[in-house]
Amino acid sequence: MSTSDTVPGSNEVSVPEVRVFVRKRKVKTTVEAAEKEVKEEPRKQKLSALPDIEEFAYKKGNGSALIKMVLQASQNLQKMRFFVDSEVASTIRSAGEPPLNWEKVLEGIQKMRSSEDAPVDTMGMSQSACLVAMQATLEERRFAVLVSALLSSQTKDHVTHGAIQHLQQNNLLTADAIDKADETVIKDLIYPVGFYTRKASNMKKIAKICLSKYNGDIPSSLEDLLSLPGIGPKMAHLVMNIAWNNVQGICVDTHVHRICNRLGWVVRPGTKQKTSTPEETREALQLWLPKDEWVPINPLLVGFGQTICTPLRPRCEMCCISELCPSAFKETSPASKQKKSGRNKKL
DNA sequence: CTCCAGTGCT
DNA sequence: AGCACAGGAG
Repeated sequence: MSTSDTVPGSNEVSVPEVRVFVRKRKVKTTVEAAEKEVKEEPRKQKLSALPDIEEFAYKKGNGSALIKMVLQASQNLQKMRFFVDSEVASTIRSAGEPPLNWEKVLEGIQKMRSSEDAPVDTMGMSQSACLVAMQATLEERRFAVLVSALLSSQTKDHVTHGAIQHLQQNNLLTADAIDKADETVIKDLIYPVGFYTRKASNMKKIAKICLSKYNGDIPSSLEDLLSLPGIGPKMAHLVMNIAWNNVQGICVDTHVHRICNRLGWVVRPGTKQKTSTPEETREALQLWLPKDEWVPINPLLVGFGQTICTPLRPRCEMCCISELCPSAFKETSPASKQKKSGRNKKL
């Protein structure tokens, strides 16, 4: 099962190290308590053997929650660092308490993102979509931001940009104009953004709502934005951020969702399990992440998720925070999941 | 072929 | 929880 012969994080650490596993029952309620315990009996802990550790590491879910501690340090125990897998992380820290080393993790990702030329393909709305509408009134600009958000889901940035340009060239970037325009015309102008038919229809509905309820402007509250057709949590927070400069919450897309879970940064409330939806992730993340990071966390993790921490086969070997990541080297094997045996081909 | 990514509808 | 939407990428 554990296919690789790599112990997570081992190849990144150059100094001599000792890996230690402590059973759940021995772990105190806090990291500090566990740390103290290890300090008091360092010799005993050193007896653990590497193969056993790897065995344990891959055996989650059978009740033996483990805390994996790597004593990385040369002379004294002062430089001891902890590596906690996500299951245990939720056991030993209550919801809302910042995860261990999150600042180091963030710094590491920032470093990778600056050196790596990630084609920050934000799949969200980049500045380009906003710039088009820059020479308009504030209200028009806000409306353009809303439309950009609507169009940008499931769509590459340059495609969204093109669609916005087409709309602008036809003076179709105001609620009034869109309300009067033919839906088919809008559809053709925004093609080929993802789901263009549905989006054209939603644009018409949104324009009508903006006219009738908001005087042609866009809603200024999260709740009202969410009530618009085609605007879900992700885009609603994005629009609040950009159009109103009002940070009501973190804009969580699947990259943020996936990476936060891999890092053990979020857990389902009341459980020790991963969050299962972006909304759960947003709520869990907002419990502890300082508000200064609420906006930058999205582009940071999106770029990271596109280049290194990819959905399939994450590039843990080139990730400089793999030693801090409880999921490092655990999803590298593509042949680890076989579920499709029932149907081969239907004729 | 499978996987992907927000929203909405069952 | 699963699917539709409309395609792109591997």
